[in-house]
Amino acid sequence: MKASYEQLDVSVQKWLFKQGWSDLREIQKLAIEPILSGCQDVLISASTAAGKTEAFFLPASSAVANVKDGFSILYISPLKALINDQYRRLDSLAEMLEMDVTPWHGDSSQAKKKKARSTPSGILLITPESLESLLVRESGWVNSAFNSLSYVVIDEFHAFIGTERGMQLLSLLNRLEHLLDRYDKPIPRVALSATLGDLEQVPKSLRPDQSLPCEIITNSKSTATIKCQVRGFVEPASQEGNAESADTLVCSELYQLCRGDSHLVFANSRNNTENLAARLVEMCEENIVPNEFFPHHGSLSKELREDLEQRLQKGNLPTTALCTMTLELGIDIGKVKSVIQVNAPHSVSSLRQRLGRSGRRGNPSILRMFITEDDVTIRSGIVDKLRLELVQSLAMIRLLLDSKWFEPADTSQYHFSTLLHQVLAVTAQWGGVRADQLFTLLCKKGPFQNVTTEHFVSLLKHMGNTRLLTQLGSGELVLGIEGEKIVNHYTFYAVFQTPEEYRVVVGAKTLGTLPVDSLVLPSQHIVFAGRRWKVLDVDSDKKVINVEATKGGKPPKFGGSGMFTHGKIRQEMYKIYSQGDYRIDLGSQKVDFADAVARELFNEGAKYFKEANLTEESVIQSGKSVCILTWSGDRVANTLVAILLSKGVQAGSYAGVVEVENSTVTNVKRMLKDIVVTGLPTETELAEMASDKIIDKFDELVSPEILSIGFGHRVFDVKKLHSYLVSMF
DNA sequence: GACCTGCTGCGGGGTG
Repeated sequence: MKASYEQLDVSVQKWLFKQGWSDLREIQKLAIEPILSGCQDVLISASTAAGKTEAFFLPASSAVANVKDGFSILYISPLKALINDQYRRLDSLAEMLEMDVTPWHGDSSQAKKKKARSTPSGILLITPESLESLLVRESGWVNSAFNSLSYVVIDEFHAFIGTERGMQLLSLLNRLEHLLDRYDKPIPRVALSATLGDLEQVPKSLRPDQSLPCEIITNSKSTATIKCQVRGFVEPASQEGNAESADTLVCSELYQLCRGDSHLVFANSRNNTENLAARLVEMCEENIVPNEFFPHHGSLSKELREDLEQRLQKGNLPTTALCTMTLELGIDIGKVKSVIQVNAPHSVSSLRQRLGRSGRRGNPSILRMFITEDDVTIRSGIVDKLRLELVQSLAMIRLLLDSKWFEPADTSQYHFSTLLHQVLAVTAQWGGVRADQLFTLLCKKGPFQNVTTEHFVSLLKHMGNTRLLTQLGSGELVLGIEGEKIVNHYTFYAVFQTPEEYRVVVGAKTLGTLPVDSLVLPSQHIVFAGRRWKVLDVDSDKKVINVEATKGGKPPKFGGSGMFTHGKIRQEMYKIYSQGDYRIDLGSQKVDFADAVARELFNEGAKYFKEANLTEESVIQSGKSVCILTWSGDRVANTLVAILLSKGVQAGSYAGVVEVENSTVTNVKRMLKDIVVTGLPTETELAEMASDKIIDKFDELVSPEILSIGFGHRVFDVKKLHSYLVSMF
């Protein structure tokens, strides 16, 4: 590590020596110069456990080693848990450099905050929400405490891109640069991230106005081998006979496959996760062996989650976690033997993250997918006959392994809800502000660059009418009565929406929280934390559900609204059907990654595709209904359904297939032609007809006009539908 | 037909 090593501060070199590191990793060497230069942004993109954090902190702490007054490095994390991790990890390096490190979030100690308030110095580790509260409430102090700020570093940057929280974060950073008067000498931003879909696009997401150049650093070698298999399961049409239900087969496979080593099983929903865990725990009990199966998801208490995380990280006991995306993120749990995905995943990018959790040193990453299809009967619809879930899974694996494609972040949205939040936050921070100043700060210089002056005027006027803002005689805007109420409540600082949650309690012990959007009644049975419980009573004032242990029971309904399947996946499915082959080309060979049942299921689906002539035809009769297969993303299907509904036609969509009830192919084709001839409505017009457009936290405060614009852009895609319809005729 | 994340200031009670 000659040359690069010597550019680091002597104390940092000492620290490296003390760690016994023989050499720096590739990305760590590559990051030294661009970070030391202090005049450019840097994107460090590498997989988990590749040493990204050190790649930033070694050169950055070198550069500020002699700065004592004020914070020099601002580290921003999406998770409190990650801040606590980093605080521990930075301990010895900071000690060597005699540098302060302050963890600052809702649960961190008041004493540490108090000390940092009086003598700000070194590294500040913070969440976007806590940074927001500092700007709104103590901007004067922020101005002096950050006066010598040299770096902003954002951990898990991929978790922010294209989200409400990401827009808030970018706005916060812009407001900070504005407050510190650093527009002509911007503070370098460093983003640490898992590998991202379209790296070239990321710098624009890191600094929308591109006032600093951005260097991209990735680890080039990815020689890890991957083993992958799709297993099919068939749910029998009737419970009679000897056929075992698919769930039973899935569970016994999991039991045999997982016992004795550590694995992660992703089952998409908390509900599924709980059900699988409950059955596997019971199987251990029946066989009188120690339990190795545990659930892990966001509704479980911190204690239960941490116990499991520690058990996985220690690695001395075989442990299988039945989990949701909580174990997809950066939490340090070490690598597992294999990853099993039960049912089709929701996106290729999350499949990729999950796969990255397996692959121990010197061993391949192993991914298995368990896909269940219903036995086809006379009553089966086209979705079953085509084996759509299985083929979607095959397509996703091909895209991931063969095309190396995964969904890019969507940066085209307006985010009006978060824009409204930022208008309130800036008004509170400044006390009074002119409309043109707000527009410049948030939209022209800030991250809301898709928003026009017309949108902004509509938003502000409505905020005035609803008393969120008040205009003074001077023209300045200040918070109105309603605005004060919102800003002064502690829930103001987060920009994302959360459902109401009940605590599930047994005796004196809290098992976790359950988001309640379906009724939970006394004596009802629920599955939670991998066990079955009977509800004793529900206290709606204290938001507590008291339960006792029991056998048997029906699972609770967990809430949530869906996301969209990308059009690229549907196109890959069409390709697979058309070719009648899903295998991956490897040189002159074709690699089959399906087991016998999955292969048989695929053949059934491909046969149906061929018989129905779906290569040529995309509108077909299915019983009394007509199905339209556009082989495009869910936005296109949504658009078509909305248009049909507006014409009084009964229509719906499932898995990208639009179904028109009680009709004929001739009829539907005539309707589709009519739609093209008379012209398609705009996305906004379609949105205006939708009854419920409230998705994000502050949507209900946004003016109806721009709410429709934002909703329409998010949910519909008229242009793609148009090109599909035109291609038909 | 899904998942995840975060926030204040203050008062009361317990512990060292």
